[in-house]
Amino acid sequence: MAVETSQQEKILDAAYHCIAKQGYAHVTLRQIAKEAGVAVSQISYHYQNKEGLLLAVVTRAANKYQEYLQDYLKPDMTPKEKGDTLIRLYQQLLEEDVELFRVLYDLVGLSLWSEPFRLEVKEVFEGITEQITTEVFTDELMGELGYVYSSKTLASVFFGGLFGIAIQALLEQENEDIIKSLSALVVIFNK
Amino acid sequence: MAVETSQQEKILDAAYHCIAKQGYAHVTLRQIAKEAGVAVSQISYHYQNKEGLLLAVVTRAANKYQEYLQDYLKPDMTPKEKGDTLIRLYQQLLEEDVELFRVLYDLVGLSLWSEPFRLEVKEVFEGITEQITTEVFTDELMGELGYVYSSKTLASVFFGGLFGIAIQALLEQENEDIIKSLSALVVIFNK
DNA sequence: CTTTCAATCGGACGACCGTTCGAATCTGTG
DNA sequence: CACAGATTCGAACGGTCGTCCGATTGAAAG
Repeated sequence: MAVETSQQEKILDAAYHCIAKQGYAHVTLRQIAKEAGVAVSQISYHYQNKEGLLLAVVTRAANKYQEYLQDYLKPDMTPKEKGDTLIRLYQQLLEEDVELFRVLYDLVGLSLWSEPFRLEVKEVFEGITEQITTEVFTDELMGELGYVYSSKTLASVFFGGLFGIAIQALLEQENEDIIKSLSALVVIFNK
Repeated sequence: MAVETSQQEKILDAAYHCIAKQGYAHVTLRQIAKEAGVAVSQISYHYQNKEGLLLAVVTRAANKYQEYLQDYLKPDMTPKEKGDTLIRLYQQLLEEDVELFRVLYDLVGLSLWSEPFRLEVKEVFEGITEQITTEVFTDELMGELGYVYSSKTLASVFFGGLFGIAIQALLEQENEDIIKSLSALVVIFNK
């Protein structure tokens, strides 16, 4: 009982997985079309051109990230619990869905050289830090910790730590130690 | 009084700057050759092929990074001073030599898809965290802080924070706030 | 001066890229 | 059924890529 999936969706799926396998730089439209089981010209038809398709992949990756967040972060959690949960989410993703990280890193890299992508990715990142700012580093927690830094600053540091450590994990074959070291990020809200 | 520069060196310089401008994915050997003022075939002659040239660029970027470290980190500094200095170094690089960051990020991205590059970049990263481990999170400082985490773990977190925040700064046009937020990383060794 | 070998060059080759286009097919409406 | 518009396809196009090769130059050794 195959779910009816539009050809447009199949192409997007295929593009996502091809990028996860080879990176945007080495992916060709022919590979994507082959993986999706459609003609190459269908990509142009549905997404204008290669850039249009890749931009759609950015949105898809961002959505997937958001879905994970909604699954993990529950409204009734305390700020510290949310911080802990974010750390655990990254640890789990690094073990079970490393594809997502590779795609994210790759698309951030693409955004360094292409303005349309930069704007899109920048917005995604700002959304993430915004969420961390308001949900983790709340006024209440900030008062408790007594930092001289703003909640926005701490959110950037926290997210930067998550991302930076994740990159180190991506580079290692045996990355269990590095994945565990993500836990040490709690030092930020356990002053 | 032009310094005598070998053609091999000129090619490497050109490759570095071309990557800083466009990323490895969009750089062609013809552009590099033109920028270096040599024939395209010279690249194959001196570096076998494109991969060989890019691997040499990795080494070059790593060396440049090491030079910065040697300029900034003095042996008579205390561990905390070295940590502070690292933060200041990153802040200064983000303002004055953003090229280096772009090249580093790009080559790390390349290493996600190519095993030879992964091994090379992995070694560079391990060297960095190793240095932070032994020079910043010394036994003395670790005793003073009383963390439950190992010095290696804290070094990974610290470096991850530096790198992750730097990436956020790369994505922003107006990145002064994010560059400043690097300073907040001192919370790790100001328990 | 001749020989030798490394360095350098320009051109050419085959492969592959993203895109385009006309024809064929499907789908739903009158 | 007939027709129109949206989909889908395969083939082809122009362009660019990395690589390779023969010829030329330069410098050092005999």
